[in-house]
Amino acid sequence: MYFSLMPRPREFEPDAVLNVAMLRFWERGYRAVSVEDLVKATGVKPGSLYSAFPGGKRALFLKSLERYSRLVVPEKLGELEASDASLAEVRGYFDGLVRDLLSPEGRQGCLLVNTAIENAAEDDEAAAVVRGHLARLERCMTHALENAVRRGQVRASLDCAGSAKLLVATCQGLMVVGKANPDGVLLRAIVDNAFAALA
Amino acid sequence: MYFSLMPRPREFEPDAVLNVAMLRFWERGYRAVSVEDLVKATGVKPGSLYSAFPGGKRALFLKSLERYSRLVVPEKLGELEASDASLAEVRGYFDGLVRDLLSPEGRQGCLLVNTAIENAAEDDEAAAVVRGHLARLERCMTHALENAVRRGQVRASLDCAGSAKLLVATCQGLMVVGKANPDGVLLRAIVDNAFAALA
DNA sequence: ATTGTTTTTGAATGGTCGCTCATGTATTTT
DNA sequence: AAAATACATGAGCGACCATTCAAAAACAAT
Repeated sequence: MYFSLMPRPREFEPDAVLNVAMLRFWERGYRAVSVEDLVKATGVKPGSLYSAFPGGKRALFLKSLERYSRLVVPEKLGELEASDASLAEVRGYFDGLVRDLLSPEGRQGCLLVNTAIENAAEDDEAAAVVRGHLARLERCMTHALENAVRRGQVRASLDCAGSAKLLVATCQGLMVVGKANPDGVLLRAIVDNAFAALA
Repeated sequence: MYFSLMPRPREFEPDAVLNVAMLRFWERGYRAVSVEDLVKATGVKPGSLYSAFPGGKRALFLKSLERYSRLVVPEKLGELEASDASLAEVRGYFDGLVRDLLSPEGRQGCLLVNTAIENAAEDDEAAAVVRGHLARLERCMTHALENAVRRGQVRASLDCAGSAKLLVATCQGLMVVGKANPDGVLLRAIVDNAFAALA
């Protein structure tokens, strides 16, 4: 009996290519990034790209969204996803957001927010990833607020679930404002006022 | 002496063309709209389009932003820009926003929010229009909140300027959330919680 | 009717888009 | 060495992009 023969091995790392794609989509948006851009940025020729990522540009985009959710988002959330997170972690998340929006590298905002605006209306799969992200944010913020109530960090009468929904919307809004007007005084005022309502 | 001779008159209304362009950019975004789309939608041939709007597609886009600010925004703001506006008008604006996001025609969100995300980073002129819009929103919300304090509709200790900044961010966030997840229960919960903080 | 001026027309421009495919190459088995 | 397999290469596909332009047409004054 014959065993399958070993083919020529890949000369590039698909994950590295996907990472480049993610970064490009993140900073320029889906439509603004061409496959040729990716070919130039990775050195991987079109044929190899398409055989490594069946479905072409859009598949690469959807995989970029997933990669972003899996690698970038947890880093931004930090300890906010820990089961003992409370008010400090929520505040830390917002402060990190503001810091990012004011730094030269962070002005691209959030890939998932950008996707909500650019693609959600015309791409259900992309919209679903965004919805998943929003639900995840809401979930861990609700949990953190519940801990905060328990520890007396916020008023006991706080509607944790509702406040979490508002905080999620607030951080999306923060990113829209920050993208058009990266003004630290303004952004910090927004965050301060959002948290003043919780105490 | 000779007077200038009369040329052939225009057969289309530039404002009507601009209106079509605005609507397209609004619902699909700048990159997603091609000049050919506009030619088909208006019946105005490329040559005429380019001679009526020097600067081509981008000029048409910038003029669309201005038209949106001048015609659509005041309609959405309604009485919020009146000098005697107070809490009810702020609430009315948010309720209108939610109503729009839930209606089939309003799912496109706000052209200026979409522009903040899609174009602000790479187009300073577009970003400036967006910043102007945000400042306008903040100004009339601050004014309305001051009236609300005077009338005892909100607590006297309210930081009107700060709360207005937060409300502006909140309505941007509302549009991001609504675009990915047009869920009336969720959107209304966000608005309710935003206003609970003012009382 | 002729002339001067501006508009309309739509074919054509050169470029870029996402994507495919024939050909050559590297690797491991027989 | 030869065969089998998957990969790398990059020229090339048709479609579409924003934009231009030469020619024809419409108007008012002469």
